[in-house]
Amino acid sequence: MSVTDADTDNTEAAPLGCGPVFPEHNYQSRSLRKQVFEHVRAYGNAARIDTARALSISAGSVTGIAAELIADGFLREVEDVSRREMSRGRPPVALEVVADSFYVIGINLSDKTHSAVLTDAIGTVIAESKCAADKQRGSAAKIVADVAPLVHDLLATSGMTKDQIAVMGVAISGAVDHTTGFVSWSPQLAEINVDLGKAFAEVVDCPVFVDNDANIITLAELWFGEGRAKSNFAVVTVEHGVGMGLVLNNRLFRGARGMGMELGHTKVQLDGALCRCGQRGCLEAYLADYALMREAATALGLTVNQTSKVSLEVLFSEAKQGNTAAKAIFDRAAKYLALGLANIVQLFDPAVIILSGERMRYDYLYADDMLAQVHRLTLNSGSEPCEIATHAWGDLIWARGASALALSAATDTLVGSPRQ
Amino acid sequence: MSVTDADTDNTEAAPLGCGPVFPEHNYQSRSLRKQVFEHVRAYGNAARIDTARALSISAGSVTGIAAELIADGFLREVEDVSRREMSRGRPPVALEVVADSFYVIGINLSDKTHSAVLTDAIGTVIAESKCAADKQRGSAAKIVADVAPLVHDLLATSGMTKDQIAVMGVAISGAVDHTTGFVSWSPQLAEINVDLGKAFAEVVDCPVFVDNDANIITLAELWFGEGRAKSNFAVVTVEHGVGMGLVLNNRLFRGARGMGMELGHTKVQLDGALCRCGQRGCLEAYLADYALMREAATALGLTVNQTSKVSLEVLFSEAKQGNTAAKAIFDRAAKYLALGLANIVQLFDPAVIILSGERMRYDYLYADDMLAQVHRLTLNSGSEPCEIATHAWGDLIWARGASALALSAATDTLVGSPRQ
DNA sequence: AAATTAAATTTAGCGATTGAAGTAAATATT
DNA sequence: AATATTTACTTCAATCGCTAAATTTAATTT
Repeated sequence: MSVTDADTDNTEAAPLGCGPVFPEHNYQSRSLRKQVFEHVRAYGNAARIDTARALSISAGSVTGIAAELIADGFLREVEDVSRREMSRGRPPVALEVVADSFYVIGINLSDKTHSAVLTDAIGTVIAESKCAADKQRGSAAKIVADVAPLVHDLLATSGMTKDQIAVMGVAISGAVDHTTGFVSWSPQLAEINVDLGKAFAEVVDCPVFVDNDANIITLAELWFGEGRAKSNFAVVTVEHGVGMGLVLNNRLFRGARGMGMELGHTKVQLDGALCRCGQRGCLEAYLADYALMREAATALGLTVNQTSKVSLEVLFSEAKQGNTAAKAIFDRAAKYLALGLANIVQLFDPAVIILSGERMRYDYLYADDMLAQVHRLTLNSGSEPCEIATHAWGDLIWARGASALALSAATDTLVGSPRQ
Repeated sequence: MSVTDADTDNTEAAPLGCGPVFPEHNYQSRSLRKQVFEHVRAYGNAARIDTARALSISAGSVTGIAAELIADGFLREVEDVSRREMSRGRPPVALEVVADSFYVIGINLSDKTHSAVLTDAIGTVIAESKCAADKQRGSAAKIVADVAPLVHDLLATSGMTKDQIAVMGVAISGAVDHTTGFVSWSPQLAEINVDLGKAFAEVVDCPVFVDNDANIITLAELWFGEGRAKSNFAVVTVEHGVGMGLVLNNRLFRGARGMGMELGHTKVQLDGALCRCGQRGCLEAYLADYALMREAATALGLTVNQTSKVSLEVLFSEAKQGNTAAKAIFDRAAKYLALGLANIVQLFDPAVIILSGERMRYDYLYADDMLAQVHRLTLNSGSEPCEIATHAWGDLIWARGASALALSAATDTLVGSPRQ
């Protein structure tokens, strides 16, 4: 359940810093400038010579690029780096990212709470802010109006001005075209085909990027979490629905045609349980809140009118206290979750599947028994079995993921090319 | 069921020529030399200026690179190209790949027939040869000895010598490490952990590349088939097992850790039908030959001793003639195939799923009804539904796929760097 | 203090590519 | 028929990104 370092992926544990850790040879043609910056950021700090070796480029290149990045204010030399081991020769001088070289804002829109964070260039949260969200679908304009105070709050708390924000990232569930910021459909939005990026761009004076919640939480794992040192992994979230994100070759894979990764609507049973989507046998129909709730109502005589959260808590504690019916609900859910995870392993063979999100505390779903089921349902193809990790983040995880989206965009534009 | 041109992929129909068609901007850092060569190959022929525009490089670069490639004998100018439309100005001079600039051999190993093809640099089959295979698992040495005559046959028929063969590709089912040619396990091999590439390298005097059958048939579609003009697609084969190959961004995706893509052992039913792998509920256990056969034996009173092929034919014709029990077998198989395909759509959202292989003629499995089921089981997320194409190749498809593997390797080594 | 070691910097040069100017080969206009 | 126009191809100087090797700097060891 913890990170073992034995996979064919990057074998080392995640280094300090944040952002994806690339293996030495990355055939992507990121400019060296960006590669150097990202290497230093990923490792927290790194000497020029180490950077050169890691990226297989000449020391001279690193000197030049580092000088540029220092001149531009993105990197600086670290004074008191604890030397690896006192050896002879000129000691290496470590470089680090200048945390306040730029800032970004990450925003999460949900049906309960909108949250926002302001982070610096190395992903440290400087300020956070939340507000209650409308239960019903609202117009994009309404949501933007609701969220605007959060942004001002962030700026006020951190003592910053709009123009110090380089990029803003927004997370929303539904069908989002991350390249354009267009939301063709979302459970939060009353309209369809909304240019949400544009709508938010009027709150701040910077580029806005939008992506859906599954991708965002995967970015969060890639930038700040378990997945940082892995080249290939999957992230599965069980909340209102069942979401999945995939990282292939250190990059978020967004599906062949933008949509995709709809693990929740993967069929696990012919003519199975009825799903919100109107079909039968979706994984979601056995796992999601509403799936547990509708059985809870039957089993425990609760009304479905109580809010989802309260009832689920009741159901969970009942199960914990030995209520057979309640436990049976979680047991079946766990069985199908195991099946779904086994299918992911079978198809992608990721180094690790991360069960992430807020709701990782219903431990019946994530117990050792469930993990054992996954491995039982998986072909052991020689190599080590896929690791499964659970990650119970706080509710700020989505906003932080949105900030990661913003950080990578900011890195591209600001650091990507010299002299901006 | 046919190729519609309306997807977010490359919108044009597949151009002449062979090999993957890259969209204009391919951020991969293939050398320009290789890009130019591959563009000309993909389009059958292309003028310098068109190549320059397609690859977003300067005309001067193309002139220089083309001159090099012509000098090295890989390209030549085409005399009588039918001009697009008589316009003013100097007419473009098209380039084409010199078909006989190099040759490759592709070999398929199966449990019934080993087959081999010799193709030229543009994938045209020059010679083919087959032989019966051992029914039982044999040693690698035995298989190599069985196949060696095929190679000599190819050379004899085409009037060629060993040293004209640039690369050889080999397809075998099982767990193959395509980077090393190591087969850790295969249903055809008595041994485990065989260096099959090395074993075959002694038959020919050239590099040998090995990959598993699912990847090979996907390469065949990418190089010669339906998939050429698509950036993202999946290939599903139903034979002894259920295989899947995936092309993402014009490249074969081989799974995160080498293995993966095991669609056949994806679970479609908790505690379902027993699979060869010892588990229950695998897709394969409802679809593969043996799954149909074991029910056929029950339903039609046949013995399982008859060869798989004969019995399946019988079962199929019985179903065609209205035998309810026989039809029920195909119907259930089709239902689960639809479920499996719907899950692929849900996870990857490819532009097209190609049902490929030899056995695409059991049309109960691939009838419109099955396709309709796939779409019923899929969330219609705004965009056009995923197209599903069936492709009934001859039995040479695997060998041709192996030749595609060889062709891409040959392109890398021969064309990739100037002056070999 | 001298020798040794290792990191960082400087610099000459290479290779790939571009942009602009020039050449070639066709059609259109007079 | 001569000239203009258009388009494709070629040439070439300039440039950019990077490397390899020499040099400088800063530490430890003897």
